[in-house]
Amino acid sequence: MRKLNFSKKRDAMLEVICSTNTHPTAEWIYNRLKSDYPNLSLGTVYRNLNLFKEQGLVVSVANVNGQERFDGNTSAHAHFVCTKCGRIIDVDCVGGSKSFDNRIASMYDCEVDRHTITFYGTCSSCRHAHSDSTADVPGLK
Amino acid sequence: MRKLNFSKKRDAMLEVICSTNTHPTAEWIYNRLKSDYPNLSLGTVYRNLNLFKEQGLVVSVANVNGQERFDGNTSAHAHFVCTKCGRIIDVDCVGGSKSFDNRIASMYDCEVDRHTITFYGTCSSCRHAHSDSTADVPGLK
DNA sequence: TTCGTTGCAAACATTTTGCAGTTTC
DNA sequence: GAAACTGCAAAATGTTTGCAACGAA
Repeated sequence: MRKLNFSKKRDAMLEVICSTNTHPTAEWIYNRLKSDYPNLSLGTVYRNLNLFKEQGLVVSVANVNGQERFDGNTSAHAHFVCTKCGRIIDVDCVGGSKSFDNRIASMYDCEVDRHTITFYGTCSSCRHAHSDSTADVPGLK
Repeated sequence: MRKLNFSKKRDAMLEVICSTNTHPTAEWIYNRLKSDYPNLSLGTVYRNLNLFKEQGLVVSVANVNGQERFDGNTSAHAHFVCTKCGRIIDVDCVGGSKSFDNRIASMYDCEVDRHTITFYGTCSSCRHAHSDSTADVPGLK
């Protein structure tokens, strides 16, 4: 793994990613930081996201409508993806057991680094149509 | 759901998708059919794939290296994704229980249509480096 | 004859990359 | 001062779409 310098913007990115549970897109992170770092560029966001993934600081949890969604919470947990509004919600009560991985590894003669459990459906807000508060959902226009 | 005519090419697409377990990309399907249907176009492949998804005949199982991967086997089963070569392997011994979905639905007041369980790691072939038979893996150059 | 389907090419959206200037150490 | 980091714009990639021609009912 290559040598890394400190970087203010990279630092801020990680801070933003880790302090939200919206499972943001690259663009959401970019917009979030634009006010503090007016000359930030999307390329930098993508480059640092790939670094975070390599380092295991951030994990890619889903691809919703063609956009990758990230999570700074790397502890094992499942997710629910609303196929209407694109919300991703943490599901803490299920999965994440490492013994799962080990079982698959020996059955298929492979190495298992991690697994994801993802539920798809319609979220509470979208079911009760009146609440249209998709303001904070990344990946929405 | 709108009315559908019969289409030779669409028919052939479904046949191809359902008779492989490689979890192909759109392009792989396209290349597979090009010899039989020389004037087939990628646009048609994408259009029909989206139709299949709407109808539930085909399911999207993962996004590997930016390419969507499809499965004609819609029975509930898990997958293993090799992060080295992109292979996707069926994992039949785990998950798929509908009671999982119901539990999440009531806990989060949402509707759950389906869930996916996906393991990530290094497959048997990639571990034993000598076997470089990635010929049939969709999504490889 | 009507309307669904397709080929083609252009359009789109997301992500990656090359390069020159800047920052970190 | 060397090497990492970034902005910018261009490029690459995967997918969608408009339109005119084609095929099915």
